[in-house]
Amino acid sequence: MGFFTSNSSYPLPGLNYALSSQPYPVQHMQQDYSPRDIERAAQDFWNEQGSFRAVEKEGADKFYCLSMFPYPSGKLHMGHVRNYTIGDVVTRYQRMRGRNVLQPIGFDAFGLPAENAAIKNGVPPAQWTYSNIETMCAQLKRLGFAYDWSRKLATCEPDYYRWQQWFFIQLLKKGLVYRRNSRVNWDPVDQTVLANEQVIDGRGWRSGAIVEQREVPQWFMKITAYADELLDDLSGLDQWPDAVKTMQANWIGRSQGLEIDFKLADAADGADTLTVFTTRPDTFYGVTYLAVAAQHPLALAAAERDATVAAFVEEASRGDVTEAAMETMEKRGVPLGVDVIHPLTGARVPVWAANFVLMGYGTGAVMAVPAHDERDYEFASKHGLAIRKVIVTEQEWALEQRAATLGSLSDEDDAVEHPAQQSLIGAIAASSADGCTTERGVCINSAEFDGLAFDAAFDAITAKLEALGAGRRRINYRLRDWGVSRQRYWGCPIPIIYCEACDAVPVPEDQLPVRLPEDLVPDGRGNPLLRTPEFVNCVCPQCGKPARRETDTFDTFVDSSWYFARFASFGADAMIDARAKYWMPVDIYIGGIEHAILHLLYARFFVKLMRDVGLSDVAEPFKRLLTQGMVLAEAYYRTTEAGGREWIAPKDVDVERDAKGVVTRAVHRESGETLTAAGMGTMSKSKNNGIDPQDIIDAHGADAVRLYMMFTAPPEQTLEWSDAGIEGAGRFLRRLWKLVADHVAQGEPGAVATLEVAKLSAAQKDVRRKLHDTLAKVGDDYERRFSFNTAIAACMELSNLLHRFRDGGGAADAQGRAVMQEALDALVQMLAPIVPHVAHELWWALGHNAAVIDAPWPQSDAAARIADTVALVVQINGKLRGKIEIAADASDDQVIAAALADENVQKFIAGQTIRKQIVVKGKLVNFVVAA
RNA sequence: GCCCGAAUGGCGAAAUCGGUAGACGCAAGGGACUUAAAAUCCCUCUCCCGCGAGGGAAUCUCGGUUCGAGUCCGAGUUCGGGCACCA
Repeated sequence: MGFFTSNSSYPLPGLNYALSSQPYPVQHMQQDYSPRDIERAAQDFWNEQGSFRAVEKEGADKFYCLSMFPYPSGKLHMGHVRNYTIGDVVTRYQRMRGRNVLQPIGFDAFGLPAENAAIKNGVPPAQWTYSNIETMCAQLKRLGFAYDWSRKLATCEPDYYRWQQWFFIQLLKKGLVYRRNSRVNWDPVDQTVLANEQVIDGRGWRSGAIVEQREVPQWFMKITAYADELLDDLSGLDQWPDAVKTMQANWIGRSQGLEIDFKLADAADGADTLTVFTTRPDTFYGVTYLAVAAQHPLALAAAERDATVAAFVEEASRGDVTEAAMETMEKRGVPLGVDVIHPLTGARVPVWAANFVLMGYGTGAVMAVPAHDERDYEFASKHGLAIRKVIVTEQEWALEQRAATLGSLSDEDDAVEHPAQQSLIGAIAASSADGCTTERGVCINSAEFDGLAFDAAFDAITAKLEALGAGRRRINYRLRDWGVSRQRYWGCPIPIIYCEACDAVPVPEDQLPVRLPEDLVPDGRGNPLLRTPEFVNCVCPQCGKPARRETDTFDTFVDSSWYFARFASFGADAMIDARAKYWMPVDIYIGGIEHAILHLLYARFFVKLMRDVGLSDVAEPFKRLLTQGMVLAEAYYRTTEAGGREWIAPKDVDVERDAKGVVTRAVHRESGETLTAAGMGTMSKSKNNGIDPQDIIDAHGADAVRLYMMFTAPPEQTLEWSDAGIEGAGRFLRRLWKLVADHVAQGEPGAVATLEVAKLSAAQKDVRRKLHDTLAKVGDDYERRFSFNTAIAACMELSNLLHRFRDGGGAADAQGRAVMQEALDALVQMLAPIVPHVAHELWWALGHNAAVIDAPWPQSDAAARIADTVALVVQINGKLRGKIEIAADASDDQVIAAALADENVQKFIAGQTIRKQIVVKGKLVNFVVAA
């Protein structure tokens, strides 16, 4: 089995090795493809050679390829396999192109699932996590990924998180972190803080109790101080998908607006003004009420004396806190019994508390203009509040002006209505019927501002309010500061000590890391650190008196915001060292689109913080971003007698088809029962439709899995798992193996005649043209397009051609054999990044004496690609009517003449006049004809 | 609700800058080989009309721009991702 080799560093178990002076000579090529043996052998080879150990080499063209590191949830899932295969293909391609590559791997090891597992099984999160990491590493190795394993890290290791603690203290010193109260989901039964994910329909996931909101002191990072830079620098990320940049820009949500002070009509409750933020000062005369968040001080004050308000505030403190829940919730509110004075009209305007106003955005208060805001309109209609129209379209304005003029003219003129005018009247009627228009337009009913368009009205009204001291321009962001405190055990301890005398004191740097005890077992009732006096009790570093240690830990997004820099400086006795300067920024970062906003924004923020703390001069972490799609699988269920659904794993389901191949029935293999197909969905426990990568690797080999993953869909799209598809991948690899084996069997591998282009037959030239076309295409697909599925398809086309070439006898003579050798060499190299094990083995078989990963990437030969003739399409009025074959260097006139000579073309031109002829070089000719 | 995507044969997809729609693969049907099966190899394979040559229709829906639209523009439908404590 496999190849007999002389080198003891390349052992195959249970074999006798033939001795030879060649490093890895091929004595004999196995006729059949046997993935298990060759994959193991190739992996051993890379290991022994240290092929993927990254070493900083000044002057070398570096390439840092990174996939988002996994959460160690237990075993690898298909999403991981896909993500890491993409990264590995890019890495291996770049390595073959001669770049000095770094591809590290690690684990995002802190987080909630470890605590959930602990609650369920009573195992400490640390033990569970480390054991999962071990399992997953073995699986990653089995897939043959070209990682520098010497840089493996896990964020739960003190050597990692101590620098995170150190960094937090630097930020504290620079005033970039602060502490304030903020709301959390509180489960009153379990006496614990819940993650949003653990709140289901407003109730705790385990207790079922209605969730309350509590204010607790938490640490925040001032990401808003970097809002402008985070927004502006997006434009420099020219190798990021536009969708991600747009999402981040919208998330930051920079808006120019006006802060306006409304004086309370009856100064009470201490405060005498209410400040709102608006981006639409042009609608200022349309304000008919003000709305504040339920937690706004004015609402809380009103609640003191008004039971209805108190009930509303109380009710708003229950249930979900997510923005999605707030926005979809029924719009409700209560009047506060407080009026304010409109600064320009002097009118009294009522103030309401409303559940759709967010305390965290702007000032927690808004001016409502129901005629020009959907939400305000809905709320006003429901509560009988006034609606005042102050904006019209430019056409409406023009028409009203005209009507005003017409009023002074004679009746005769009035009667002659222009059709365009009538349509405008119709448009006005339509827009008035709506009752709410949010588009910008021209002011009406706005005193001296009537007739001003948006920009002019914005400036004029702003100027007037500024002059009155009742308003000021302000830039507002949707982005909020980043709350990093989590009331959880399994995370990086926040390095703070609370002292009664000195308040919050950072842990001195020489006492870092603050180690997290690894033997605690959470039980779902709060953070076990709170019940661990050895952890909590300490002395104040400032005054030496007894003090309490912070028991909150960091949001795990903090852990993942700088790991890429640590990989580059692995083991440094500092957060990062000079090696980070060599490797950073990451040249390509690959991961799920679900991280488009949060993780990627936080990582960008952290890199800017690290720069400003003086650690580096890199401003952006990821030069290029590839967002991969998810892996889906069909889910099947049977309906139980009780009417519930029992989900059946896809591997236990047989599919029946009709003569056309259309699926007619899904059958449970065990019981023969007909199942319901629930369609494609993400692989999940609840639908029992997960496919275990391990089973597939065991059955088909790592190369087949890798090939299938890369071939089935382009990286950004979702990938639908198919058992038949993986078999097709295996089939291609066996065909490829056989093609090389047949060639090798024809004679001494590698010993072929020198190619003499002038002596080649037409068929041999065709093979070379196809080969060099393929090389050009595949190179572009790997390098620029990341279009691996089409690169593979091109390799398959070439392989199919080589089969026909062989079967047609084209490879029989000495030159044919040389052409075949050239083509097979290149084909194996082109496929090597995707199916590295089989390529490794075939490369030796083809007679080479260095590993394929160390061979220079094959270049496309432009001369071989030149064709004598080209096929053109002839269209008449854009419809395909004929095809012609013509000399590649034919002139436009010659092309037209040849096209007109076509019989079918003649038929369609007969009796018509040619109005226009369009010739597209190398593509088509189009005649525009008419009778 | 808001923000961002996606939609092409029975299925996964391709068409890279507006120029032959369906490359490549899967499934299916027919055939070869075989005692048989598996494996392998060959042929067919968007739909409709036609013996054929060929013609018509077709890229989620409706409309527009263009000699020419899967690709650009407008309106809509459905599905997916995110919405700040899942990672």
